[in-house]
Amino acid sequence: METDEFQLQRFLPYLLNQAAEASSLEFQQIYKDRYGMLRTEWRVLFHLGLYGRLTASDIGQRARMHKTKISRAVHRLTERRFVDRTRNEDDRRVEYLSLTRQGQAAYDDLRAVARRYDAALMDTLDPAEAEVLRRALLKLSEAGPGGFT
Amino acid sequence: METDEFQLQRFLPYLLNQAAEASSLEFQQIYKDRYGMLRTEWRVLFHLGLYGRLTASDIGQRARMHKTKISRAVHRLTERRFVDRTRNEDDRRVEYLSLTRQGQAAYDDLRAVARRYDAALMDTLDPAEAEVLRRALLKLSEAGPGGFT
DNA sequence: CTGTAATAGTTGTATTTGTAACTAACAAGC
DNA sequence: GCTTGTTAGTTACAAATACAACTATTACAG
Repeated sequence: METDEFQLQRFLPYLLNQAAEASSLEFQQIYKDRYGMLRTEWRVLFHLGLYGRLTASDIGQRARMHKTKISRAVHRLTERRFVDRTRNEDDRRVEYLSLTRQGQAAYDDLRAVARRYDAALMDTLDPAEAEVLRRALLKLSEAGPGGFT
Repeated sequence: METDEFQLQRFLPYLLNQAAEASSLEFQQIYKDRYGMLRTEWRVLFHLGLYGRLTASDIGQRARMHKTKISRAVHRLTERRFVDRTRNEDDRRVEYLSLTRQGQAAYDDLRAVARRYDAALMDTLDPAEAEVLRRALLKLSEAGPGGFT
């Protein structure tokens, strides 16, 4: 009788992936249906909505997203007139990104949905549990396991 | 001064995705480097290792994975002689999957890594926090937000 | 039986993503 | 000035994924 048997449903990376997937599904459906956005695009939109004018690499750092993902997301968001790009004339390598009026409207709408969505998710947990959860997730996001490998 | 401002780093689906991604990265590297496996393949391997002989749709239900993902994962695992398929002669639609000796060895190895990896992750949290985290993640995995949309 | 529906699993095709290589602009040493 | 290196962002091509359509087999109604 092995007592310390491995359990998949206690393995944190697995659990996190399952929970992330399950809890993203319906929200994903909303930004996809309403604005034809992908996850990367939704993230870029939210970063611009929250922090205002940013460069692509600013977003990359904040969202821990690879620059090619951002490049493509920005490309599509620009095509659809959610985002404006303006080159910095002091350093012509960098481009400032910001929301157009339409992008701002989409952001406002989706932010409201996100608030309600988050509240609904939190309702499945009790409040103390929810706060602990958020703190733990923040810690885990910062880094992988300390000095593994 | 808006006090209930939306915060991305408090939005659960976002937090969960960030934490899941960060905490999967190093482990992913290991099964990829050692056995050339993808995430889907690792999952199938673990399900077979844990529960013994299963059909593809058993795995689909347990892991909440689409059948095409499983089909392809099984195909690759079979090619590389990690998994054996045997047709059920009573119902020739279904095929039983099980680990080969080699598959079992890989599973044993990776399970040991997973245990250590999980322990290292847990070390970044305090024990009470860790238990609450797991319970909360389990709840969130079961369903999305209650009756949203 | 026979036709219709259901189930297990596979394959085709269009999207999406990852990785590396690339262009363009600036910086710094000499 | 010129090389060499660095940074911002894009593009090309190979993998991986999603979704729908498919084959094969069983179930079941009449």
